[in-house]
Amino acid sequence: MNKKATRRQQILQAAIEIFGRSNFDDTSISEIARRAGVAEGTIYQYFKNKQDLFFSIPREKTKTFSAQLDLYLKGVTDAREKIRKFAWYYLHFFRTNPDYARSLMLEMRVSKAFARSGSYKGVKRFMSQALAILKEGQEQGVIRQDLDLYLSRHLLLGALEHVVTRWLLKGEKEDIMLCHEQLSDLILNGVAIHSGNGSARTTGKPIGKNRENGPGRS
Amino acid sequence: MNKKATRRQQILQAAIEIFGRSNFDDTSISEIARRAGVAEGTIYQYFKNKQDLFFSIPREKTKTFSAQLDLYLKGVTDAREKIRKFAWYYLHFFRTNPDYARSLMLEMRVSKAFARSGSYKGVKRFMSQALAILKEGQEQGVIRQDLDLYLSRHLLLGALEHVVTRWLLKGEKEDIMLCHEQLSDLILNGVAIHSGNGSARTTGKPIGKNRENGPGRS
Amino acid sequence: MNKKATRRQQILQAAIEIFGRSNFDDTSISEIARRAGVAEGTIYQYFKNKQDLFFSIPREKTKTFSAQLDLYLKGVTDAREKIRKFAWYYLHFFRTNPDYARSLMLEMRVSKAFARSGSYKGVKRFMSQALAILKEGQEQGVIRQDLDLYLSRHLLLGALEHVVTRWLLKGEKEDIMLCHEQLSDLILNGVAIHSGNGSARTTGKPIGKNRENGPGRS
Amino acid sequence: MNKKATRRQQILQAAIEIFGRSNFDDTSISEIARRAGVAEGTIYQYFKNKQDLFFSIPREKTKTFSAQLDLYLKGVTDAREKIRKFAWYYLHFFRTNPDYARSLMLEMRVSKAFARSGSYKGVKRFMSQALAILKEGQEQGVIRQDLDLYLSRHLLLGALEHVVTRWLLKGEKEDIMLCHEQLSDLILNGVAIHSGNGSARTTGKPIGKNRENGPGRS
DNA sequence: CATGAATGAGGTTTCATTCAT
DNA sequence: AATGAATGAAACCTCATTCAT
Repeated sequence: MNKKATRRQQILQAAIEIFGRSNFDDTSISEIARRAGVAEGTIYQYFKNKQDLFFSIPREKTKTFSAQLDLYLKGVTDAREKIRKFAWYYLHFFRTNPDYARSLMLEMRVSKAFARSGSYKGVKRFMSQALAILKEGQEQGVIRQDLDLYLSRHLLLGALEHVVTRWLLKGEKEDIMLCHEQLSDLILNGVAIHSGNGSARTTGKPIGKNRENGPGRS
Repeated sequence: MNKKATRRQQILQAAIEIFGRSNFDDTSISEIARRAGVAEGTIYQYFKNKQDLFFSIPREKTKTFSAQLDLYLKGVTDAREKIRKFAWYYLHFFRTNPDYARSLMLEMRVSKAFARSGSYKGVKRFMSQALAILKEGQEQGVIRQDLDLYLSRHLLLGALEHVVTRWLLKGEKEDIMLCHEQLSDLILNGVAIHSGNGSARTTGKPIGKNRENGPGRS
Repeated sequence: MNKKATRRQQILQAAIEIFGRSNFDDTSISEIARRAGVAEGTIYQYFKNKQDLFFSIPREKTKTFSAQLDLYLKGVTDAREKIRKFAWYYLHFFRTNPDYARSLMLEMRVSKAFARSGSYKGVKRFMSQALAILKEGQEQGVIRQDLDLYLSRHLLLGALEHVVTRWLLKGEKEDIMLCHEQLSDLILNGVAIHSGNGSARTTGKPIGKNRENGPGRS
Repeated sequence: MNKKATRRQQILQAAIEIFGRSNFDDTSISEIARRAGVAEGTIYQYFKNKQDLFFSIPREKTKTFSAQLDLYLKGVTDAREKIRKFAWYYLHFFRTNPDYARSLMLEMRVSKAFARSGSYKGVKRFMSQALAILKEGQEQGVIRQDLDLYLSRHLLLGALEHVVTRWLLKGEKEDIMLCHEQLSDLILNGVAIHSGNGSARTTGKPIGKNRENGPGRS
């Protein structure tokens, strides 16, 4: 009944921690069982096999992620602001869940098996959310309409993934949140200088002399 | 002596192909030996162990990559053009080397062991090249100086990696080169609309009517 | 009380079906429990363990078999006719109980553990019946007295077992009853040609006259 | 080269002994390896898996069996004598190879998997030999022509298998060869008394005269 | 240099059985 | 009586690596 769900969570939590310490192949079921405080066999009453256990992690986590993301975006109207919030929450989430981050970013995200598995559904859900924001921005007229939405999403997610991935590979030493504003800025405005705009910045601080030229934006 | 180099290449080439078909753990030395037409033991006369063989792949490949990249950039002066060329060559290279691409993008790029290994040197070399271009752009005044160079590089490489990774995961069906121009454009100009700029586009075609409207768009 | 017997039968019936589908080791208690519509633990309230359950099958079945056999033999006087009836019923029984037949003929019959178990009692009972018929035949003077009774039984049972075993191994496709008359004939008269008898009987023609001809056998 | 064949035999011999002590499932590879004096992994260089090793046993043994059988039958002309020799050799062979006998008679002979495997070929070869003898007997006019050859073979093999099987199940205590003559006799002449023949031969007395007495049987 | 036979550690998974509810 | 969650032992098989030839 309720106990069963609890036991499942107990195993899943152990799996997140242990899988997060090394990779799928180097992680043993016995280690996870020990961590969860159950017998090895017990794991197989809740999960079909090792891979099922592994892929069950994002099944749970992406649900939480997407739900929280929706909450954070609620009330924000300007799509550019939504993108900033999106980026912020993305970084924040992985900083808060480093074990999960390692599994997701360094293994599942690049796994064909994962992409083909049912657990990928949650990731697709999240990717739709990203796309929706960009689309909304186009409708609002604040996001470029001359470019493919999917490509724009590549930029957004690619930049975020890259930042998180490098952070993980380097041992999670720095505070990844520090780059949040500049990164949002970059995504929104690109790397090149363009005359006369202040793009979608919201912090109010001048980005540079360029903006002084420009007319002032909302 | 020359024969030795040949034999080594023979094994390396087999390794690229076999490692490229599945991942490190699911690839066996015997398979590679069979492919290379040598005995298993022979591999251990040219490479310390399986991981050494695996990591030796980028050691060779990144050298070629960087050298070629230099050639392609030679003669181009505008840093924005260099970035376009960089993006073009990046996509072009991985399309031309799909076996290697799979190993590099889906495994090594996210491997701590690789990041700590000596073979990572080649990747660093390449990353310096990216940074150098951005720096040059700043000096030329065509790349934003208000933002961290490293962060800009995250944007550039993240977008490219993301595109290539998705392409690989989806089975390399589409022609990845098609997105080259729009992607460069996005990297240079971001996703948001900004008034009155001439950005870094070089194709001459208008990106969209938005720009024609001029400044006042909110 | 009556319910208890019912529940037991319910499990036993499930066991016959499931054990009959594959062998002892490849059959799981959970499968049987599922088939019987009870929990796994329930099985252990009616049977000591898996082997006890398995061996309980012949305990029930041989009882029925022997009782039915007695009925079929009742009224038949000529031992040779009894042997024919015996063969007929033997084949008939296994054709009617293929699940049980597979377990008994392909597993229990060749199992030392079964031979040592208490459940073997039923089989012995049946073997006595076979011996009794042969003995009766000797007393009647219709069965050879120069040969060991046990060896004669080997011939009788061996031929029958062999026919049934081959039939089971080949997927129970043919109608095993078709060979009944010829097989009885063979058992009674052997494979070699011998002068002046009516060995090749196939129907209800009297067999008695042969004996009248020549009692004098070595 | 030759060493490889030797090593294979070494493992096979150990397998015969260990498999012969208990059944397939209760026998472990490690036990066989220990007995053979090799590492567990070595076994898998010569045999695909446990079942392959198991089924390889009859692959070798049936070859020897059939070859030897041919030798023993050479020179014997009367088909009935051949049957006697067949029975004698059958019993002799299994008495000489009790370990193998246990595996073959108590496991493989009743295994569907074995019947479907390639190793069954040897058994079929042997069964053809039996059939050939019976056919030859029919052509000689010494074996009944009114009955199905295959059924006659059932009688022959069934009786022999049954004798051997019971002997194995009872611990191989008696001398199985003792029953050889009577058994052959039974197979040739059946259990029933028939007039005017000398069915119950037990020694070297000519069997030919019987036929003289009564020529044509149906 | 090349070979490939031999090694043996190590992990996933199954499943009969128990026992608290 | 009935349940079914929990157990944990046990074994097959793979494969990187070595080393004698």
